[in-house]
Amino acid sequence: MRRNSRLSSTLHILVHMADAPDRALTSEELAGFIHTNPVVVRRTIAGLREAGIVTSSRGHGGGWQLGRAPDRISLAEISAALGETLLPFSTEPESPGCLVEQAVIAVLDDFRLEAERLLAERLSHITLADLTADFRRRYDLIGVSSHAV
Amino acid sequence: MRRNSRLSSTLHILVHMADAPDRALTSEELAGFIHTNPVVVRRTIAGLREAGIVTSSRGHGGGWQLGRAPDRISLAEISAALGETLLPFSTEPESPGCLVEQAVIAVLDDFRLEAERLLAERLSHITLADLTADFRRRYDLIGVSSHAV
DNA sequence: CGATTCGTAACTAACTAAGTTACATGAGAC
DNA sequence: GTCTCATGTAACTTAGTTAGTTACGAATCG
Repeated sequence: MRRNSRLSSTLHILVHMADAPDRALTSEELAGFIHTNPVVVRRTIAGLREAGIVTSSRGHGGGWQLGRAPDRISLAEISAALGETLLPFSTEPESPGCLVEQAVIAVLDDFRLEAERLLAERLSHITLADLTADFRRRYDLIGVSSHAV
Repeated sequence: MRRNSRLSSTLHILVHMADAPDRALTSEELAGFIHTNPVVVRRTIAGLREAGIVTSSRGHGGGWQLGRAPDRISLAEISAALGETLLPFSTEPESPGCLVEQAVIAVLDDFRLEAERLLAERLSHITLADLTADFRRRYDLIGVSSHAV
């Protein structure tokens, strides 16, 4: 799994899970989809379990399944559950007491707050169901064109 | 200079430059403000020179100055000139041919495009002059409160 | 009980970005 | 003209982050 692709990789995994709602997928299988290691998968989506987006079970027939219907899982929730901000620029003070720095940080923090609100708003309108629908559309297109040829 | 603080550090530097419009500041001085190395400063703001945001001159009395008035320099330009995206999540394909991945990437790229447009729009309304005004307000406040005490 | 699968800690490897050194280039002081 | 100061830039080092890996305990089911 490439760096900075946790969101994209996680969505990939979740669409596969949405596409196989009747059975649990193992970390091993999920890892195969994104060409990585089962442990990396478990570590990456651990936060989604705590958020109720997915459930996991152990032992025979165990693995991962969606915690609720795909149309009730938004990208905003997924992104938040991954625990990484979309806007990773730092505004930590490095020169405590410097008024210039304080002014810069104040303005940037304001901007970040507003930006995160905006982004979350946009992401909350995209659901996992939208992604699976997009996938099925692509799948049908290929099928049709293959048939036509 | 801390990681991911290039935007904040650059703004810090630029406010100092705006505050001393009558002379050029050396990389050495600028580096002092953000506790780093002159070479790091030159490297970081090299892009700003190409964008006309700052000018640099060599030799005696040389150094860095703003390329135009602070109220005509927006944070959007600065951010763009730094050459780093505000939204660094990756959408590079890792499994070419996988339709699930293609659907995920398509949706994320759409989102990114819209998000970048929104963020740039917000940033284009904040100028370096706003930052220096904020700084001066803080400066005056300290002065007043010191006087009061 | 034995096979399977997750949970998690601990370690390794790869990658990124800041920091540093070194030196060439250009510009003004004298 | 040359001395000094300052940028421009390449090359290397160091530090920090994150993915990848190994190992093993815990839970579940046949």
